[in-house]
Amino acid sequence: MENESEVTISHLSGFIKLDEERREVIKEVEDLKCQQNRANAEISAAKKTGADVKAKLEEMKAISEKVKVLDSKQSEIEKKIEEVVLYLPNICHETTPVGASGDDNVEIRRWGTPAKFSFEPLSHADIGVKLDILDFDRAAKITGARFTVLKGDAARLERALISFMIDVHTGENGYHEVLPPYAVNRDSMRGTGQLPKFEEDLFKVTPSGYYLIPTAEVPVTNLHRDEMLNFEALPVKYVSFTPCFRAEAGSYGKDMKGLIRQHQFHKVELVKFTAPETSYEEHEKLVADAEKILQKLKLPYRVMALSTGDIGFSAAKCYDLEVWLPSQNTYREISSCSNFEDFQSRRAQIRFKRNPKAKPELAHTINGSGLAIGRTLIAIMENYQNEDGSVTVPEVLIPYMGGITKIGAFKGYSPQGQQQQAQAKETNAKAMTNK
RNA sequence: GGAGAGAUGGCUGAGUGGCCGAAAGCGCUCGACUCGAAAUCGAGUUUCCUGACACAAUCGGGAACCUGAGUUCAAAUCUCAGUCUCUCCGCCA
Repeated sequence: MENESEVTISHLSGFIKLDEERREVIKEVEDLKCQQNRANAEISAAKKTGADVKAKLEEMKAISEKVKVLDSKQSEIEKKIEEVVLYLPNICHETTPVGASGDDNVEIRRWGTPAKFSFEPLSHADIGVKLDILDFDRAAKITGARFTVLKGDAARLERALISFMIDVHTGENGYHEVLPPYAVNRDSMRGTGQLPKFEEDLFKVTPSGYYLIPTAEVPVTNLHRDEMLNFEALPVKYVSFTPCFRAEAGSYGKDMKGLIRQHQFHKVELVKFTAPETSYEEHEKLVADAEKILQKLKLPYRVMALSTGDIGFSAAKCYDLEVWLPSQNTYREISSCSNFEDFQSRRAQIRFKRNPKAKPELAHTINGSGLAIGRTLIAIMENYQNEDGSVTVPEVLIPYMGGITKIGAFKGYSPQGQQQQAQAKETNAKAMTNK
């Protein structure tokens, strides 16, 4: 944190100097261009009368040279300014708690009570392997670490969650569904703030140079990049299901087991474009919309306000929803809901006019997970697990699961009997501890 | 993958070196007419940067006709490169 703020301060002092330089150059070059424009009128008038313009042309040639030099000087300065500006984080809202790290996040509220188990609850990874519905080994074989194959009822539950969440947000919460491309260009990544600073977190696709989206926020927010929104239409509300791809650079060793931290996961995302005066109200509503999913699934959670030390680069204010995970005996992030104010809008030029004659204003953008699918799957597996190793299907999902009420073992082909292997491993482990 | 056509304001679309921020039409805003509306008539209608000003209003200057570079005293217009769109052929979920 300290290093980061030092960098920022040195950036800022340089920025002021650059800004002054830029204005000076502009004044100089525009005076010359003004002369050029006047001369243009003279020359074209003189040509009609047949007057001699040789001397004038010579004079203008010299000015033209000067203009060229100054023009390139100006664009050089502007490039430097852009570099500084693009690396500056957003300014936090006054209600964002001040702190140094995630330890300073403030709990806002809790919902639900964690269930007490009459047995030792397993982790979702253990449950998944036992039922042979989460296949980590084969995912590692076909791709690598941090990928997972979902099988049988896990795959179906994943699908059920996607449909369920979208249905709630479109049907009850008034969002409009969009399904965007999963790869975007550089301009889009810059618009929402992933680039240029977080290049190493992204998967880049060759040869196009496109980037795989780390969240639907990127394509959906950029839907209205360089656009003038209709004031009457605000707030514009979208819900979007997409896969998300994250390189997870610098997170080696963290959450290696299970589905918590993956290179590829699914997410249903909520995105809003609002007028500045209503953005905080709309932010609260968006959080409530995301919470509703957890409530319908009857999963205990808490709402955390992220401190200035933990909040993301682009956000002014951010709430995390954290769901209860029995195996970890703690709450883990399942949704992140941020108000970016005009940070993204400024980069992406997302504007609106209050009336046809009014000046354009920057919109505010807000988004949040509603929810991360993989982590919801985890929470269901862990919170709804039974002693016999099965998992009860939450009531609201039963229609989406073809009427089944319990998730059981994968009944498909499994040549090496992963389930048996897992059991063998477990008995061995027990035998070892008994000795 | 091969061949061709194109990219101009909110939209349609003219413009092939200066008099073009850009014709015309549509749309939109305001006004007249009308009891009201339609029709008609009149006026207006892009954005960004910069300067003057305490701010706003306003006024001055500059820039922008897909993007970038070049030719030229001067580029929407000419040259080169790129991006995107469309049509035809091939291939394909």
